[in-house]
Amino acid sequence: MPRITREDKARNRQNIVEAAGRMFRSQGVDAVGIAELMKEAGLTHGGFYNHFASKDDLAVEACGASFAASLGALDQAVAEGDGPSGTPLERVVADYLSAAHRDAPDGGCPSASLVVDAGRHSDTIQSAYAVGVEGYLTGFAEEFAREHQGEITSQEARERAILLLSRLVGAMALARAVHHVQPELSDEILQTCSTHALD
Amino acid sequence: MPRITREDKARNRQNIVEAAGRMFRSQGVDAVGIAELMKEAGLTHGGFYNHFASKDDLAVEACGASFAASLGALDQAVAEGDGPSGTPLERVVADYLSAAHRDAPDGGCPSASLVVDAGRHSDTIQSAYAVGVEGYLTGFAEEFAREHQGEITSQEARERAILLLSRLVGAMALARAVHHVQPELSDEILQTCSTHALD
DNA sequence: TGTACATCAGTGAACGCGCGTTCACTGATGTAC
DNA sequence: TGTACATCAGTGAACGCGCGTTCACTGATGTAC
Repeated sequence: MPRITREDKARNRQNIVEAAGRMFRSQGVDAVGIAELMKEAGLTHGGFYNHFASKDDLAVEACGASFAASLGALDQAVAEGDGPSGTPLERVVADYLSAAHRDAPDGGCPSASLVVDAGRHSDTIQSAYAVGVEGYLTGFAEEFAREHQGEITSQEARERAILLLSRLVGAMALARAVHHVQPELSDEILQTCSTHALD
Repeated sequence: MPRITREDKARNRQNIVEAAGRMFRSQGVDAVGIAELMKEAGLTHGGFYNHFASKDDLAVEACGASFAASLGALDQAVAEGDGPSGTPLERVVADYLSAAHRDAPDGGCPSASLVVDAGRHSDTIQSAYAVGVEGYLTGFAEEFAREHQGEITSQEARERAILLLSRLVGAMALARAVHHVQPELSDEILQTCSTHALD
């Protein structure tokens, strides 16, 4: 079967990164093996090192790609501006603290799903995570500044961004942690925090 | 050397649970091996199954013990009442979102350090975690009710408890996740959230 | 209280297993002419 | 454009390693008399 065209190789690499992005977010970096991951990408495990120097290397790239996709969704919400379902930040909060987001971590915000993996792995992974978090904070702060133009300083906008991200991440992490054994508590956390996240 | 007195056996068991409580909180359940854990408790790995049916079994007990110790500290803060450094909840927030707590997860709040482990392990572990979280929520809600007696309903007190715990857990998890590569950002998160956690 | 013996906590080697990583091999692609 | 050959992505077996768990063994404790 091999050798493959350059386009196929690039597509395979992208498939690996995307599979890793999904699996790392839903199961954690350590819980996903190379073989399992390559199978998900439609390949066999041996070829992994034709694309990446190590699993750690892939985790850095997958973390970056997950944040890029997630930040893209934030930018889109901001670009759509105010609408019948509220301001961009109101819509972001509602989506973030939804049962759908809780139940599908593989496509969701890496700030929440990778928050512990970041602290427990290499500095390179932690750096990729920190860059993503900073991206979220910047995006939130810009939107706070826009929504309260003239009313708040850029410093206040950043503080609100930090408060908002902390609240979203904490509520989602807790909601996921208890969901399987206490679904009502999980829902209660999401609903309560959704109502007051922008206070 | 063996066999040992009943008191010694009980002491050994307690040492294992305490070592596990510390190590699981600082490194995660999966990252700590039985051998490493038993060594920390002053024993060799083979004897582990004289005390526990499985690693999972120990994790459940260690989770419960960690929450018990942590909730005891909360009860103590409440019992001390208002003081020069503020109300019990103000003191709890200041301690929770301190650099000292961030840098010593092994003795800190399991709500934050085990939040992802709970969602990724067995239902028995998740149940122990959920019970601990409910303990925090109850403790917070009771204190909110006391501090605002007559001003808020018990439902409002519970909502505030949920908001507070989510904020504490989210801020601490984020602060730990970026601490090693972005210490200033980590400090910024703690300070900002500490100031506004009770808003 | 003293003696004989069964119990069982601790030890450390060993088990099977899955992990990340390496390697020899294959054969279609990409390239030099 | 056609031919000859080097390249290298993919394959799957194999590597060493550490994991959770099991086991035969030891010998002081706990107990029956």
